[in-house]
Parts: sequence; structure tokens; C-alpha cells
Amino acid sequence: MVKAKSTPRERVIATANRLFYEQGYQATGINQIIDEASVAKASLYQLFRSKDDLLVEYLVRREHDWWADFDAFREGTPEGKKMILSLFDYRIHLIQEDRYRGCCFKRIAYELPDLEGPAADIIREHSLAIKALVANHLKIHNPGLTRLEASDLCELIVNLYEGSGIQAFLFHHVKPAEDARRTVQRLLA
Amino acid sequence: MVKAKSTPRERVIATANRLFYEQGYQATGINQIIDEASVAKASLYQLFRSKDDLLVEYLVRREHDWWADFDAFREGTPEGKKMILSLFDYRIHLIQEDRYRGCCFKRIAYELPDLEGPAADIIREHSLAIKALVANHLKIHNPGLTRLEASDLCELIVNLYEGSGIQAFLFHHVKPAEDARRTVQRLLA
DNA sequence: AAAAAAATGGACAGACTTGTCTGTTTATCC
DNA sequence: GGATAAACAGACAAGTCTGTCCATTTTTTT
Repeated sequence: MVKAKSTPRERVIATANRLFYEQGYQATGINQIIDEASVAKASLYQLFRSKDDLLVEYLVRREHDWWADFDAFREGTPEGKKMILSLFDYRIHLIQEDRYRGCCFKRIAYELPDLEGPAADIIREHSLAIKALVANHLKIHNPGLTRLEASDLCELIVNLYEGSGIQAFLFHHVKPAEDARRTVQRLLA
Repeated sequence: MVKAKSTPRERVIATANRLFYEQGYQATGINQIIDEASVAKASLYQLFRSKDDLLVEYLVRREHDWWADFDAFREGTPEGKKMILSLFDYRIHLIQEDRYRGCCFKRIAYELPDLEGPAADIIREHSLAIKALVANHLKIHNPGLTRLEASDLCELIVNLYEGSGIQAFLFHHVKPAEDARRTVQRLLA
């Protein structure tokens, strides 16, 4: 399926990147991955110790790509309020791309037997990074807020971001995310 | 495990109720269910056509129990603002019970190959029912809101509810839900 | 107490899973 | 071009999964 001149490692990760997100981790078998990546099974197991190991590599890649893609998307956006809004714009953008199945990190979070180990750590780190981004640009937008006000507003925005993402997934519609964006705009006005 | 004088059907559903939530649907095998429910495999397949069928019954049961438990929890709560806050109180209550692993319906939503079929319908219905509850009591609390204001505020509250629920799950902490409750209280003041 | 229904244990089928191993072919490097 | 490393295909192990079937035992009903 992915027959380009890329390395086997790259093909495996690219395929896992697609299948783990669209089908889920457990629902995706090693055999499907090697088939669609056009890689021998022995090669895969030389490159990755186990399926769990591949999952961690997948999450690392997702985390990296997420920021790379977001940075490209929001390029030129001024700091502060607009940057926070671009977070919602980016999600709206993803939802409209139709393959949207919710936040890739939360998807995995629900599939893990527990929330310990490297996979869970990466998932939490992503959440914290988003929260930090909101907190930073909230401070830039309105430095006069008390620490408590800023914290509450940050939490509120993050919850709007997460909550609307789920609803968009569940109802296969962009509206919840657009509503959330409008609400944030008003809150920051 | 569940050796009480209950019917096999009841034992199977009770066991599925626990395992599907704590381990996930795919991660729970039929054999584990019949073992822990002390029911013969033939009995299970006489009572339920398939594992997918059992999933639907599980969701029906969850939906029923959710409202029964919530009604018991919030009993005596006056309509309007307090009722909306009791939604957050109830979630805080669940989180503190330690076995909390996020919203049971969303857990399944992420495990489904797609969001079609009866299982997905039940999940969406639950979301809509929560939203309707918020909308109703929002109107009671403040009938003066325009339709648009009420709609936006309702969405906001629902997103706070969902978003804080995920965070509580991810970080195994009750604080996000408590923060969300406080924010709602302020928004409705 | 006899007849009908429900539930049991457990073997079994068939397909799937992850991961290992062998031997061959292709690509890279000096 | 010859040596070394990487990637290949695919059989295989050992175990899992869902679902079916059968003969036996228990429970309920008449």
C-alpha cells in the first residue's frame, strides 16, 4: 500500500499512524500493519520490540506531528487571544477533514488497561502542553487577571476544547466546535 | 464470583457491567464473563445472540442505572441552578469512588469501529439527555435568556461537564471536576 | 410425581492474535 | 566486485478469541 522509497521503519509508523487512529489500537493487528506497510514481519519485530513498543512510537510521532501541523496552521497568528482561538480553528479544520475520530490521544487513553507507563505519560503530557499554551497566551492577552482567575479561565477554555471535540466526534458535526470557539471569543472580549 | 440467587441473565449483565467498564469491551472476553458470572457459555449464548448483542444490553442497563442512581443522588434538589450543579456533584461523587474510568458511554464510543448501529444510538441519546436536562433547568433558572444565549450557555456547561470528566480520568484527580463546578456556579450566579 | 424447561460443563471448530525463526533476496559500502 | 548488512516471504508456535453443540443435571411447572 505504501510502496514509496521510504524506509521500512517509516512505512510501519506511517501505517500505524493511520490504522491506530482510524480503527483503534486493539482492533489493528500486526498482520494488517505489515501488509499495508509492505514490510516483512521479521523486519517489524527487528525495528520494534513489541506492539506496545510500536504504540509508544506512534504516540511520540503523533505528538511531534501535532505540534508541527499546528505550528504550520497557525503561522503568523499574533500571540494572545488569537492564538487561543487558532487552537479551536485548528480543531475545526481537523473535524472538517472527515476522518476525524476525536482526539487521538484520548482514544488511546481509553484503550489502555491502566493509565501507567510511557504511553499514558505521553498522553498526559500532550494535555498539559495544550493547557500550558492556553495559560501562556491568556496571560499575554490579559496580564491583569489574578492567578486564580487566570487558572479558572484556562481550565474553562481547555474543557471547552476537549468537550466540543468529543461532541463533534460523537455527532459527526463541526457545530459544537464552532460554538465553543464563539464562546471563547466572547469570554476573551 | 457472583453466586447469588440471581438469574443467569442478571449475573451476566452485572458482570459485563463491571468488566466492560473497567477493562473495556474488546479487552473483555466471553470466557472471563462466564467465569466470573458463574454461567455456562451455552446459557450466555441462549440469552444473548452475540457479544455485540450483550454490549447493547449493557448500554441499555447503564443508561437505565445512570438515571436511577442520579435521581437517587439528587433527590430533593430544587429545580434550576441547583439541579445543574448536582450533575457536577454526581460526577464528583463517581470520581471519588476510585473505580472511575471516565464516562462509560464515551469509553465504548471510542471502541466502536464506527458510530452507527444501536450501540452508538444509545450513546448519543445519553449525551442528548444530559444536554436536555441542562437546557430545561437553565430555562427554569433564568427564563429571561434569549434562545441563543440559553443554547450557548447550555453547550458551555455540557462541555465543562464532559471536559472535566476526561481530565479527572486522565489525571486521576477530582480537582478538574470541582473547578468546573465552581465555574458553573459563578456563571449561573 | 411426572413432564417440560432451563442451566450446566466442557469439548470442539475455525479463525484470529502476537511473536519467533529460517532461509533467500536485495541493497549498501569499501 | 566482493563483503556486510538490511529486508524479504512465509511457515510455525502457542495462545487467544467467538460461537456451536451435546449429553447431563437442575429447576420449574403442571
